[in-house]
Amino acid sequence: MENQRVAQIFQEIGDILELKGENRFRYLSYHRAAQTLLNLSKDIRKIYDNGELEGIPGIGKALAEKIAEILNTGKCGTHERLLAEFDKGLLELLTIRGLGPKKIKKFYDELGIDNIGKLKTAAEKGVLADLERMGEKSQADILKAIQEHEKHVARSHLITATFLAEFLIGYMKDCSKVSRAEYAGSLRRGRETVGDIDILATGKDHNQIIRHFLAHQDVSLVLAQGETKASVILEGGVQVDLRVVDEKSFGAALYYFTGSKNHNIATRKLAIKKGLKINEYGVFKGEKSIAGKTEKEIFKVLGLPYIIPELREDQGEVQAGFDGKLPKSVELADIRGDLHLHTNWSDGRNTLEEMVAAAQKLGYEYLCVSDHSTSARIANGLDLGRIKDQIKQVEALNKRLRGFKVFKGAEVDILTDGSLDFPDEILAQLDWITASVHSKFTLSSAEQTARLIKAISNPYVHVLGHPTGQIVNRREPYELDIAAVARAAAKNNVALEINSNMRLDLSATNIRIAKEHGVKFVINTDAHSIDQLGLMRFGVTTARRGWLEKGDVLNTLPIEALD
DNA sequence: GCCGTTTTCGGCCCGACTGTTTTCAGTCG
Repeated sequence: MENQRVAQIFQEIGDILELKGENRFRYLSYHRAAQTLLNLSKDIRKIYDNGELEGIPGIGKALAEKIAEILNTGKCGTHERLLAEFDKGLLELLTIRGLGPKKIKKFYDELGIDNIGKLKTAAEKGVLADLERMGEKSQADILKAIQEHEKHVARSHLITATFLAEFLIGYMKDCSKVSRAEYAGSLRRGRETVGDIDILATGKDHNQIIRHFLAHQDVSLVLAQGETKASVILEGGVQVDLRVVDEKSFGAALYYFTGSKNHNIATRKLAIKKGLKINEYGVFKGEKSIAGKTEKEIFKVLGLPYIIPELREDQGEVQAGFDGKLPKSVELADIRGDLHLHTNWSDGRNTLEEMVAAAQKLGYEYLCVSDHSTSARIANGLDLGRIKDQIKQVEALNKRLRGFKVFKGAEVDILTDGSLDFPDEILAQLDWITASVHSKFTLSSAEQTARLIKAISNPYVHVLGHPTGQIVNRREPYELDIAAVARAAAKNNVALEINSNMRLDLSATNIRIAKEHGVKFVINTDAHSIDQLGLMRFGVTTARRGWLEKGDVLNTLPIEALD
């Protein structure tokens, strides 16, 4: 997909226009278009080939022409001209916290500063403080922000950020003045990585609540503190923003700070049309607040059904709400079993019996034991003798279990040529086969796609495990044609996995692409211990972000339907 | 640069905090 490349060019054009001090709405339209392209679930080239570029919200005649130019020539004249005028180092300066276009332009015009290195030298020499509307404090802050930037704190993984946020919410509730606290932002929307954690609190004494927050032992730097908000950086580098509001505004603030920004803009525009105004304190008709205590109230006065946070990405959810076409999103409670997990037969930490007991505790009706096949030597993959032994153990166990079933399965490696790592004789004895790639990540897109399609067309395969190989924040997906893989999966009745573990693979975007091709899904944890069975919620969140309903997900079905 | 259930022109989401000022510009979310 070339969406990313076009998005990057638009982002840079917008950045430079902003530096040049161009009309705000002009550069915002480039930024907005870049964001839209990144979230788009369709290949931009296909949309172009169908002549439908201007059907994308935020893309008009001028941007459509530029997209066509980029797709045809690989370049964009406007972009090239702007880059000749403004060095790329200036764009890098925009990534420094506290620096925006105005200050960067000032430093450039008056001191010739066009990259981070020169800025650092200037700050150390003390020449920044002499500029108009600058001072010692501003200069010191810039130096601090550059040092932070040098440490380069990566975005946090959804799973680790969620656990941290839940810990912080617990801490906030320890304060007797706090009556309610929740996290908002991209974390609440379930994005696979988040840049910071937004926390919202309400209670009697706002000052006391903010003091309690700032007193947390992990706070390493206070970025801002005021009457209603505070921002800190924790040991480890994660930024946390707290906002304190009145009880009567809690829903409005939760809605506002959950975003996404573009979703909020969409509903605000809607409000204006209805003669209303939305801000973080409520929905207002003139001076009068007509909603704000809960999110549900806000949607109601806008004439919309409740839209879950996972869908608030300005991806057509507002229109779908109007048209009554929002998905009935799959929920954690719909999940009846986990079909991909490991035991100590291969690289899991717990015994099969312990995994079964833990699954029963979660209220599941079944699980599938899916240890690694022979080729996964590093993961202690089972050879033919051991898989036969395991099959016998599962059969014996099933005789003892009441109201619960263990499916005999395996996570079988897809070999380089697309064949499977177990012979048909073994595959025929198993109930449920997950086929996965664990090697040769660097094949060309054509080779990888052909490899996966060959595996999918094997009649014994039920699911393609973690289809793109991505591990969020650790490994990029391998090259492949996801649409072609999805078509093959739909044709062969093979489901695609949504892996709830650190991989989060498929991604929400790929889920939407695959669903359009008629694919079914399974949401699995790939658990290697009993604790990890609890990661299911993150796969469900990802599925919800991919607009999936219960009916799209096979492990919402009862045992009989899978048997 | 985009867009239209008041508009093909004239709007475009809204408020908090900081540092430098003495009323506000810049940045952030």
